[in-house]
Parts: sequence; C-alpha cells; structure tokens
Amino acid sequence: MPVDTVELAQFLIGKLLVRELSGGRRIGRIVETEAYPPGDSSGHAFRGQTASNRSLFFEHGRAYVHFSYGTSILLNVTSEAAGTGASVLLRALEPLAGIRKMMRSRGTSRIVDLARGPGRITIAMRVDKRFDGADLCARGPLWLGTDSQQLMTIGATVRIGISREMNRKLRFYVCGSPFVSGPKKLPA
DNA sequence: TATGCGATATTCT
DNA sequence: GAATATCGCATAG
Repeated sequence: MPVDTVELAQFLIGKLLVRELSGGRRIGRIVETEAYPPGDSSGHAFRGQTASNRSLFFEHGRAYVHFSYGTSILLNVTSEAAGTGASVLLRALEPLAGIRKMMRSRGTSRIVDLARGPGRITIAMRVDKRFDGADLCARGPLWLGTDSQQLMTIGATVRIGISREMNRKLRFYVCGSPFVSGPKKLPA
C-alpha cells in the first residue's frame, strides 16, 4: 500500500472494501476517491491536530471516520507517515456482495444509488465512528481487499464540495462507471 | 434533468 | 455566528 497520498488515492481505485457482519459479508469495489495531501488547506489536518481529527495523524492504512454537515459520516484511509495528517476520502463503491443487506440499510432498491456518494458508503456498509482509527490493512470487521486486476481507465478531475484548492485534480474515478458520484458529464 | 433548500454536529472566527 | 470533504426531497423546466 503506497504511503504517498495521491498514489494511495489512485491505488485504491478498483480495490475492495470488505465489511464483516454477523449477518454476512458486504463487499464494494472502490470506484471513486479524493486525495487530501499534507498541507492542503481544504483538508481537516490543515489547522493542526485536535480531538476529533486525531486518527488522521496515524500511520497510513488506518480509518479516519468523520461526521460532516450534521448528517453524513465519511470514511477516509489515512496516508503518509505517522504525525503527518493526510488521507484519502472514499467517495463511491460498486456493490458486489451483500447487496440485499445494503438495500435494507439504505432504504432503496436502486443498486447504483447504494454507495454512490461518501455519506452513502458508510450507511450501506454500516460504518460509524467506532471504526475511527481502525487498521484497514489486516482482515477484521472492516478491511481493504484486492480484486483480480482488471482493465479500467482512471480519470482525474477537481474535487467536490470544497471551497479552497479548487483547481487541483485530486479526485480519481473509474471512467464510464455508473457507480461514480457527482455530475454525469465526465471525460471518458 | 437541473437547481434549491433544510437538517444538523463540530470547529473556527 | 459562519462554514463545512453531504443527502434527499421538492419544485420547475
């Protein structure tokens, strides 16, 4: 797993997010990420370490779970060396397993809408703040798995929902995937 | 299909 | 008091 934030954001495209629950396993392929590198003024670590972004400063490969907009829980994968404060935001998944359970958690039967958007991922996968700081590299209740490599083109655009550093192309996605969030018109 | 707005936790000014 | 790494519903075209 790459240590560099931008490399990690691209590396994670196509990887699997696996959630082990007593009722069964839920799996989604990561199709969209955003990098928040060190020193990025739109990142949560920019103003230093606080009680709520503590896990953002862990070594790479851990979970940083944050509550945003009063309504949404967001899941990030930490990057860089311990003490740096950088991460990759997971923005969208393609549901692969446990789809019926995701539908029940999300309250919709449209597969493309189950995990298309960062706040939806955590609802579909039943991730909450208890996972803040958890190690995602080793098998556990929540971990990152690899899929057989398949041919996919990775596109890069500007990030969504921020007001600073808006011109940096740090959002990565699988070209042509209907499971990617945001505006539909994307460069192929 | 596109745009607008309310809900609502946490932090910063 | 304002801003924020958002979503879902409403309304209009």
